[in-house]
Amino acid sequence: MAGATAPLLGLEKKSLREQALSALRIAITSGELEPGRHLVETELSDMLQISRGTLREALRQLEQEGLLSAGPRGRLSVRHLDAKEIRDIFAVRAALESLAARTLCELPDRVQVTASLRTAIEAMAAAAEGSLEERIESDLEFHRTMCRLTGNETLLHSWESLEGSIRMSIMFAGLERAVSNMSVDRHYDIVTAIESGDASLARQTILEHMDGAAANLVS
Amino acid sequence: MAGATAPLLGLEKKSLREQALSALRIAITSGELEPGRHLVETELSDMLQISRGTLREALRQLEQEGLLSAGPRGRLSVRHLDAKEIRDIFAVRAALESLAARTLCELPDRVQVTASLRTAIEAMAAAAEGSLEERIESDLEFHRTMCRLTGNETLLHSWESLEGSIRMSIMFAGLERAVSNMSVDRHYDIVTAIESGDASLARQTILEHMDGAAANLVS
DNA sequence: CGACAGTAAGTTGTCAACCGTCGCCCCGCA
DNA sequence: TGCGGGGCGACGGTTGACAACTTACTGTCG
Repeated sequence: MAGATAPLLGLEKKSLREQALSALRIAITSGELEPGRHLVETELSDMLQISRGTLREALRQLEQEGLLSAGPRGRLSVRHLDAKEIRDIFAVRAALESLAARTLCELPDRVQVTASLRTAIEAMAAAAEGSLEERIESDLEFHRTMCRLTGNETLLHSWESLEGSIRMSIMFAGLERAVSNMSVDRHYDIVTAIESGDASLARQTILEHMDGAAANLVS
Repeated sequence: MAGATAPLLGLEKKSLREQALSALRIAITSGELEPGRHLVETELSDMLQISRGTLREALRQLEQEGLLSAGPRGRLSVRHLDAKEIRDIFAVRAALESLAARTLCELPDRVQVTASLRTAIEAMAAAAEGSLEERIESDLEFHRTMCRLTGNETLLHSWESLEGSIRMSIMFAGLERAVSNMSVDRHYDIVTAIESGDASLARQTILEHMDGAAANLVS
């Protein structure tokens, strides 16, 4: 009893709810749980070896993140995205990230900021030879970092709420198509724009980046 | 609140969890639960007459909406906003709503859209003589409608996730200060900008509106 | 008188079992 | 063929319990 019960998925640090959250997020954004699939609470709680109550808390959160959609009578299923929704998600993402870029432009210590961002890009470059998953991961990390560096917690939080949907978009479109959005050069453009301190240039760069990305995914 | 058994004609549409959610949202944004106040699960579940499990689901959601902040070991308390956070919230809000305005500008059937918005403004004008709460309500309804009319569900959802924080900002700053942001004229400006179809004008109008609003709240 | 160990109370995380209800499917009966 | 039930799956919600951990209190001893 005191010893660990059956090995969950190798996660052993946070609350069970958060572990379940991660596990489900991964299962969904990796396609292990196909879009449209109906989720049965007892089935999942059994699978994850957690109680229904704990699971339900996690499910509620996933629902709010937009990974799950609620049908009649509370039946949850994995959300299915169509092309329009992907464009919509990327439009919101663009709005958030352009705010991030503009904010960073106005920061007094832009030097440190751009340094951090360059580090993130280097991580992307390093991952360029790695698996598709790694490339996607490092790309998202760059954009998340951009939001984090603004120091605007609300912005970061909003972006993270969208992250699940972004990942679903990527999965929906297919990983191959997604990686074509991860040119190192185009990300350097963003950083140089921020470095220049020209807010409207930075904004424009992001908008184009996202526009291209969305178009690429739903082409 | 005492939703005891009133089966006949029962239009009890929402689940207990959602009812609790509303009740708590109201309690917080009305100041009944002061910022910083530590919430005890058993106390609340007792107060709301729901079980701890159901309550916890609601709390998780409020936490994600930014109304509650988690302390060490999961202890929740009512979030406390400072001036910077309010500015940050309004910066994100501005980004979202300026996307909404730009989107509406590009819609083919702008006429219907602006008609709906004018109706919303009229509701504000009608509420101008009413209580402070009514004025705030109708103001938020206008902005929410703007997001809804874009047809971008993700945008609407992101805005609604922010709504709680917006309400807390208003409460924090004091209702009197908040109502000064609700000039009917300034809202007409937004609609006319959208009507003109000039996306960058619409964007600019929103940004100024929000900038002024935030400045007003934290002056 | 003050420090310290030990205990008691408070709170969250998690679980298991249970009930009532709703909707769906299938089956039997007319 | 069609309709009424019965059964079953699944969800919303509840109860009661227990472990782990904090915090506060208290009594004892130096």
